[in-house]
Amino acid sequence: MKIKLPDGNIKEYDSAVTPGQIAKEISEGLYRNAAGAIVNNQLWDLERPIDFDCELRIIKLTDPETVDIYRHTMSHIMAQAVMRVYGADKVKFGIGPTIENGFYYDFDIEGVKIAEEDLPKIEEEMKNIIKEDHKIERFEMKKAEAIEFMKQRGQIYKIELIEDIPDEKVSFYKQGDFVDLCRGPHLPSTGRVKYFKLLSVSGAYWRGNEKNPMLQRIYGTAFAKKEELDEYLKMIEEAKKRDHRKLGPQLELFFINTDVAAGMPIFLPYGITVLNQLMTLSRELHKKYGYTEVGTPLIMHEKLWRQSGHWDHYKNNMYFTEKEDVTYAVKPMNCPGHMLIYKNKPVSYRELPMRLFEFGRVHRYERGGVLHGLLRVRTFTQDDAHIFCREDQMVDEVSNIVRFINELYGVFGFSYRATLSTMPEDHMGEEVAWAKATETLKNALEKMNVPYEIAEGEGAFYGPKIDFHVRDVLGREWQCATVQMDFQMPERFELTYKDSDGSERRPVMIHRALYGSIERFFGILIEHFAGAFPTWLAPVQAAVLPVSEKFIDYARQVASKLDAEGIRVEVDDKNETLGYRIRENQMKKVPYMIIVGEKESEQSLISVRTREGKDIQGIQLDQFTQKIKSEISTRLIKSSLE
RNA sequence: GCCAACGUAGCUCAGUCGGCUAGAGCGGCUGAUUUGUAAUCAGCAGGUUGAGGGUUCAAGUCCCUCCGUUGGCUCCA
Repeated sequence: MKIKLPDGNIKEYDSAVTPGQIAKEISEGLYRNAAGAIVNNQLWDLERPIDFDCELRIIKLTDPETVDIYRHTMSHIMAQAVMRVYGADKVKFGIGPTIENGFYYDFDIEGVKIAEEDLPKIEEEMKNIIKEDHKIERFEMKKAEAIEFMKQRGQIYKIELIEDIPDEKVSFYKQGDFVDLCRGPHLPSTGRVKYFKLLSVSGAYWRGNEKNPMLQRIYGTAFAKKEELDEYLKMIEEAKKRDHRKLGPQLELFFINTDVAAGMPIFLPYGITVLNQLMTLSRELHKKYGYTEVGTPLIMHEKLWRQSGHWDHYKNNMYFTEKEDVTYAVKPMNCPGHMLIYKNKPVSYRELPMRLFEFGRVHRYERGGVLHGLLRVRTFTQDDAHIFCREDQMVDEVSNIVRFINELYGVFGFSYRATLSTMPEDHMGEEVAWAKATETLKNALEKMNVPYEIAEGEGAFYGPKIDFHVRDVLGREWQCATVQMDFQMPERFELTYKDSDGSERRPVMIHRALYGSIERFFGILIEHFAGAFPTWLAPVQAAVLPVSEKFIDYARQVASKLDAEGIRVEVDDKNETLGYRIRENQMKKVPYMIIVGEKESEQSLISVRTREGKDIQGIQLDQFTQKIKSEISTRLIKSSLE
């Protein structure tokens, strides 16, 4: 058989050969560093024989492709350690896959509850296993044998997994006293990767189903290099420091009274200032992209929600209120309200596309355990719009939305990743219509040169959708914008328009939100900027600090001039030293501090200290005003005085 | 909702084996100081130890129930 190497060389063999042997033939050095191979685009064990023609590439521990291999091996090492610590007869193993940034393993341990304090001793045992450097060997078994094998060991979850595998044979990996059902591949031995850390413990249902028993999950991470691990741990620390739940109350943006309004943030003056800026930007752009703003009631008669289908499909997440024997629903979505607006008068094809936009405050009941600061709440404001159009306008409409998103996210310096979700098993409407709508979304994405991934079967029950995930400064992703085709609403509400030939036709409806939830987007921004908002968003844009009491009058004059120019300014004339007040405003992350004392007041000048610590002495107030005004109106992210 | 950990002053935290009147720093208030680029000094106030129940001569500490928070599971903006 022939094996083609990346440099184009072809090696011929009479009998099965392992990537390890091939590596050795090329050079000892390569063999020493080899961690696995890629065989016909598939990850492969270093010591697993190949007996077919293929293309082969040896990969080293530090190659990006190897990440999943060594993390997976690390999850086995952890499982082995847990087995040793708690006893082989007590531990039943669930699954132990790699995930983004790490791995986990689920265990069912008889009579033991693992706490975070137990992690160090598991880590110790893992270090032992690494030091012992066990060879990791792959072997196969027929399914029936494998089930018997696991039965003897009392591994009930593994038996269930084996039963679900369609192949006749299943593969196992053995390292010392530990054997696990596993697809692999793995490193050649346990001593090959050293840099890891166990991060947290949590509960997780077997196979993610809450009817199944709950297993104990341990999360961990591993890297090929120490620096990479350190960097990742530092990133976690940094994320903790930026946590909007900490910064929000600290910067007086919002707080949550969990006693009377869990999941319903209360916004303070500074927080509302930021939200208003976000809404102003949104309104500007909605106007530019041809939307009309509307407003619909917070509570409406139950019959509207029966007609829309929410009663059947969404009732568990809705709040209700009652008066004089009539039940009203607090809106969880804005679509039914917009339906009423569309139906308010007959629509001509000339009026399409009709783009209705609303800052719609919605309430959705979420279970207590999922609430999380501003990111997961029970009430929020959507920048919601519904576009009604003819079928032939759909590609243009979706393209228009993509342009809108590019401009909106560009303001914050966010890049994004798009996913196209297709028809789920449980869906409404005909498959032909689904295929057509999905095709439309694809065309629009391709027309706009937006790369995307397909999420098979992840669409809403009423239509396919595109989700946009923004990537923040720490590389974390947040799902924000969503564009959904809806086949159900126009049917349920019998929407029509009069076409050019006089016939009544049904419009297509697109549902979309760009920030998603304004409050949630705010939360993301707090973490993205670590509370140091760009000047246009900052609650206080400039603080004027008189050097001493004598210069308070001059400070007030300066402030009132800035205020007259529309700049959000505060005078800090607190009876404290200048150093103290600088520190305080620095911690409030005010972009500019204006310091005025004897020099400045005598010559009608100001001195400016930027948030970045830059100090500019004795400049004209007008000069500063012009700079900051243009920085604000162009919504610059970086200070223009840097 | 489920699993685990946690809940002490506005914030961050201490409080030993159950044992005197629950402490500190920051913040707040009052006064002194009049300050030139990241914390001036002094004094004062501030607590139903998340709520309720139990064990005990005695509970912040031990037990039970509830509420909430955090990390996950499920769902999603």
